[in-house]
Amino acid sequence: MPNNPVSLKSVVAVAEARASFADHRTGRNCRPTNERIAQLTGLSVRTVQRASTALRLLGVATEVMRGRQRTRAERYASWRVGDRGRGWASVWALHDSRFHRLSPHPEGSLLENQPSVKNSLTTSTRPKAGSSAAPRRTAPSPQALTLANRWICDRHSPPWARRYRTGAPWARLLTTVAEHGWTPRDLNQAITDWIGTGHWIPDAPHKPIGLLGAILAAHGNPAERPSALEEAREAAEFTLTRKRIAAQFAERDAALRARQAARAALSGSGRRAALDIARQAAQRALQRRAEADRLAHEERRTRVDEIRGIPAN
DNA sequence: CGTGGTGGAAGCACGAGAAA
DNA sequence: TTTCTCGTGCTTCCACCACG
Repeated sequence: MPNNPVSLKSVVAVAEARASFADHRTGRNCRPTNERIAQLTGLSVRTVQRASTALRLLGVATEVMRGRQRTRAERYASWRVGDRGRGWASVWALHDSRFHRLSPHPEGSLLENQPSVKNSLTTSTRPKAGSSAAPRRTAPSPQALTLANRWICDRHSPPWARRYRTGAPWARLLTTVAEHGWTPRDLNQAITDWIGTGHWIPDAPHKPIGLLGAILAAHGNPAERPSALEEAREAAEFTLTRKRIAAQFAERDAALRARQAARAALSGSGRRAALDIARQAAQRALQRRAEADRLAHEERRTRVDEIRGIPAN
């Protein structure tokens, strides 16, 4: 800030004062007036303005909304809720310093992987074992490496899990939990539990591996996987669902078999015999009814002839 | 080098006084 | 009586200067 210097002490004082007004978890909704901050810090309003500018330029604070005079409608609305202020102070959001790394060029960088200008690419002498050379580190276990690589690729993992391009830096830390069969879900559940117990995790932790180590240490026994209960509940629910579906299939098969049996019975010998008997009975009933009708007709005719005096044949 | 003060500017609303 | 102009209040930012 040329021609507008401000001391680190003042910047820190203003940052602390602003932080006391912001939401602790998100850093948002920081809206004190410059005069209020000046009262808290004992600095002048002008110095508070300079320090706020420094915070903005450092990338740790963003002025979300400039302070301004309220419009008449806004003032009426404010009066209804008991706020008689005439203006609105600026709204700030406090956050971490973000380092935005550019994505690699799809064709590859021209500045990387340059051929060495040295004539000889290997050293002529090799330090003997036991000398002052650094000891060789043991390679991380394949389990831990697999867990680390899966974790940094998991879409539920926090952004800082992708701080490093591979999971190798994380592997040594995850050796113990990998031996106990932890999954990326377990790691993320441990992080969620950590936040849920009142801890705060910055967007870009200074030492993410150390932070994860602290989270794992706080979790305690690595044999107790954080998501084991949840997975057991899901497995039980899955089993119940499969049983229910199997019962539905069995019920459907039974209904199918019953329908096929009923259809088969329609063309059976018993049904044919019964139908023949019924048909013969119906014919006999028909013949009896026709005979009865004929007799009744004969009787009526005889009676009519008697009344008319016609002698019977 | 760091702090504090001064003056100017922007944008909006309100109130008082002058003008139509 | 209505409309217009001007000063004031309130918040912010910025440049410049004096002082320890």
